[in-house]
Formats: sequence, C-alpha cells, structure tokens
Amino acid sequence: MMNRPLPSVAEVAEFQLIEFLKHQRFFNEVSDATLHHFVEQSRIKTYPKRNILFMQEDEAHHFYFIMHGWVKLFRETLDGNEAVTDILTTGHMFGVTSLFENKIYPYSAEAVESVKLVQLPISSLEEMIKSDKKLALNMLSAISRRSREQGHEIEHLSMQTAAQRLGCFLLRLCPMDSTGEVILRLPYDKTLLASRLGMKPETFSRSLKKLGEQVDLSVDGATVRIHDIEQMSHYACNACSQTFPCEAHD
Amino acid sequence: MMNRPLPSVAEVAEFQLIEFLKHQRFFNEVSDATLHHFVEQSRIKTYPKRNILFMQEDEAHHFYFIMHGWVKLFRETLDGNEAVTDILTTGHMFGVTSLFENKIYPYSAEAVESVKLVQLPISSLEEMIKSDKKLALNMLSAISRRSREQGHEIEHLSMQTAAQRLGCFLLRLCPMDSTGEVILRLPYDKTLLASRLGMKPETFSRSLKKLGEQVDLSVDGATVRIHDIEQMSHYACNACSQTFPCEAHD
DNA sequence: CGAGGGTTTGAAGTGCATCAAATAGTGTGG
DNA sequence: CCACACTATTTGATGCACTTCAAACCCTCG
Repeated sequence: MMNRPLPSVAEVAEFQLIEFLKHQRFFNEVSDATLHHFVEQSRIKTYPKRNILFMQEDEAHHFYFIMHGWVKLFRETLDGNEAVTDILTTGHMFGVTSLFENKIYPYSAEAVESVKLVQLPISSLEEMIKSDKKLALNMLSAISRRSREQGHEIEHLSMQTAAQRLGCFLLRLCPMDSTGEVILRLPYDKTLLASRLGMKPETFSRSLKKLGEQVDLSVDGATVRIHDIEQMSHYACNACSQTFPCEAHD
Repeated sequence: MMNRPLPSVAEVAEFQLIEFLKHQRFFNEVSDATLHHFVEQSRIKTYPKRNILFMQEDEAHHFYFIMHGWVKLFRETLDGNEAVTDILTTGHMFGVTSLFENKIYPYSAEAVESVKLVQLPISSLEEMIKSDKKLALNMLSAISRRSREQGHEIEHLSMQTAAQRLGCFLLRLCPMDSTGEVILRLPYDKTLLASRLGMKPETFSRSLKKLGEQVDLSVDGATVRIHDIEQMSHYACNACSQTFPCEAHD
C-alpha cells in the first residue's frame, strides 16, 4: 500500500494542461521547466457563446491559447460594419501580434461557441520568450506561418470569386490526402462562415448553389458531400497560385 | 603623420554597409560582433529594373534586405493573373517568411526599379538568429509587425471601395503629423500602384478621378495635392477600423 | 519623327451588395 | 407534443462597383 496522498483536483488539472500543451507545436522541444513555468503563470478560462474576450484598442494584457471551441477575431469599422479577420480553434493562439510592440490588441475577440482557453499574461510570455530560446524560435515559426496564411488570404480576396473562395475553404476542410468523394461538415454556421470568407450571407447561399452547379456537390444543412475533389480543386484553385493539397492547407 | 595604410575599397564598402545596417530597426541593439558577422556573410547585389530575384516555389536560399530601390512581391495564378502581394523599399526585408519552415519562397520577387540589396544565405540568418537573442527578438518584432500590416490589408480589401483604398494609400504617404494641405508624389507608376491596391489600371484611373470629386484633390502626373487631409481621412477611413494617422501608417 | 509603354475614356457585362420578403430550423413555455 | 418567438437561411428584384474589351491619347526616348 502507498502512503502518498491522492493528487488534488488542482494537481490533476495542471497535469492535464501540461499534457495538452506538450502536444502543441508551439511547445515542441520546449523544456519541462519552461512548460511548468508557463502553466504556473497561466489560468484556464471558460467563456460562453457570444462572450467578448477583448476589444480592439484595448490594452493587451493577455495572450490566449485555445484548448477547445471557436473564437472569432474581428474589427469594427467606423461606419458600423464588421470585418472578420479569422476564426480559430483548438491549438491556435491569439493576442500575440501585440508582442514587443505597442501593447494594444489589433482586433476584437469573441467566443463563437463556448470556449476553453489558456490565458497567460503578456508580460510572462515576453519574459519566457526572452529566457527560453526554443520558445522564441517556436514563436517565430508560429507567427511566420500565420503571416504566410494571411498572404494567401490576401491573394484569395483579390483573385477568387465568392464561389471559388468557398470551394477553396471546403477543400481545406478535406484531409490532405483525399481523392474522389469526400463528405464533411461545416465547422460553424453559414452566416459566420460567410463573413469569414468576406461575403454576405445572401452571397454565401447563392455561391454554394452556384458551386453545386459547377461541380458535383450535395448539401444538406451543414453536411456537404463533394463528389469529386479533383473537379472541385480544378474549379476553385484555378484563380489561385496553388492547387489542392496546398500550402494554405493547415 | 600616420603610417596606417589607407583603407581598401572593400573596407570602405564594408564600413558603409555596417553604418547603414546599424540604423535599421532590425539591427537595433544588436551586438557589433553579430553585425560584423552579418556583413561578412552577406553580399551587396544590384539588380536592374525588371530583374527577377526569385520565383515562387523556388528553394529559398537567400534572405534580402533592401538598401535602395523598389521590389515587387507577387504570385502568379494558374489562370495567368498576377496578384501583387507587396511592394517594398529601403529598410524592408523579404524572403524571411520561409524561415524555419518549408524552405520555399511563398511568392516571387522582382526589381521594380534598379535596386540595391543585401543578400544573406538563409542558413547564416538562421544560425545568427539562434545565437543572438536580440536578433531573434527583433525578427519577431519585424514579422509580427508585418503580420499586423497584412491584417489591415485584408480589412481594406474586404471593406473599402477602390477609391477609399486609394485614398487610404495616399494618406499613408503623408507624414504622420500632417494637417491641412499636403503635396506628395506617387512612389511608382500608376499601373503598378493599381495592382498593389488590388485593382485594374482602368479602375485606378477612374478611382483617382472619383476621389478628386469627393475630396479636394489635384493630380498632375505623379504629383498629388491633397487640399484637406482631414476631409480625405473622413472619406477614406470611414470604411476602416482606424482613422488617419493610423497603425497601418508605417 | 516614330515606336512603345503608360494612362485615360467609353461601352457593355459580371459579380456582389442591398433591400425586402418568404421559408426552414431551433428552443421555449404551455 | 404543439404553438410561438426568434434566428438562420434562402430567394427575388434591383443597383452599384469593378472588370473587360476596345480605342484613343500622351509621353518619352531612341
């Protein structure tokens, strides 16, 4: 028999958090010491649907790492419109772009669905990046990856039609090695997806219909069946600099 | 009298390069040793107008730092169109996004005008970033700044009209503390500027005209006179999340 | 002067937004 | 399990923004 006391609830939670983080690319090869330090300084937060995490122009106090759920990053224009910058999920981080610069969030963030986050003070993150070289390099990778994705986003917005952009998005939901028929579910509701793709809900609806006319496609609610992925990529990737299993593919 | 021999041409060039680099944000607070190492490993290259520096998908061997002139970054789509990603000048760097990732250029680069560049092997850069912490942090700043700029670009493309985007661009050419009347020159030809702003030359021409009808503006070749910068920012920034001396302003 | 690129203009077409309204879907209280 | 309220999605009609195609104009440089 062991005399060791059972771990407390907090200890179990901490252990799970470490296990989760260990498998994230951002913490790849990062020392256990740093990882522990990270966990100590951070808090796990849960927010319900619609909850605003911070607003653009707010002073940036925290950096976030998503454990579960979806977060919308957006900007509000003076004339009252909303530009959705990105929609993130498990494994993605946000609130980092303000790092080492003016400490102001360049966008607002909102929970799309109930979301579970790891929250870390920016100051702790900076300190850790300064002290742990590997973490700094991982951060460099993460941000430059993000920058490349944004580059694709820009290309898509200026070169593709709405229907092609939608097709491109669907392709990126497919596993990288897909061929022939693929069935998938839209990850969040169509209105949100529309704004994510830079179009109005009406346009989204019509584009989906149009896409179905151009390539074999059947839609049932949030379920989409692509009959022939090659055909789809031919249609969608034609106005892009890359084809299907492309770099923009996560 | 001094017996010290005169410095050689190469030594003078090296000295000048170091002086130049020292004043660049990227080398801020970087040690002299690193700076020297950088200069030793790098070469100064001059390319004439139209010269292709590298193509998208090429293996990324070099990183570039612009000393003088203009460089166009772009992608070519399968259906034969060109998407201009960015146009850079003195003090900007490119070819970095491939750092620590797949070593492939995500865009093509071309000299717009005759251009003078500092060229450094990617491997040397990586090595230096790994060994000099300050350089790594500066790189982090540089890339996250770039990423924020791209975020604005995306917002602009999806929220602003062509004329507003043009107005926004003109505003960013103005000194940050400008008020009232400002006179400026377009930095490169209108066709290129059009593609930089994601529109056709015809649209550019018409947008410039339209802009002149909406706000007081006179155009003479490449010279533009903005009569009232507040009026201009009211017009252009209305569809944006920020106003005139804005974050996107370099 | 003439050739060729950059720029503007005109006419016509396409794509997306807007406004308005119908329809489908979901969750709630009875 | 139904009726109601509310939201998401679709559809139709119309207009504006940008592109396309074609042609003229303007510069400048050999």
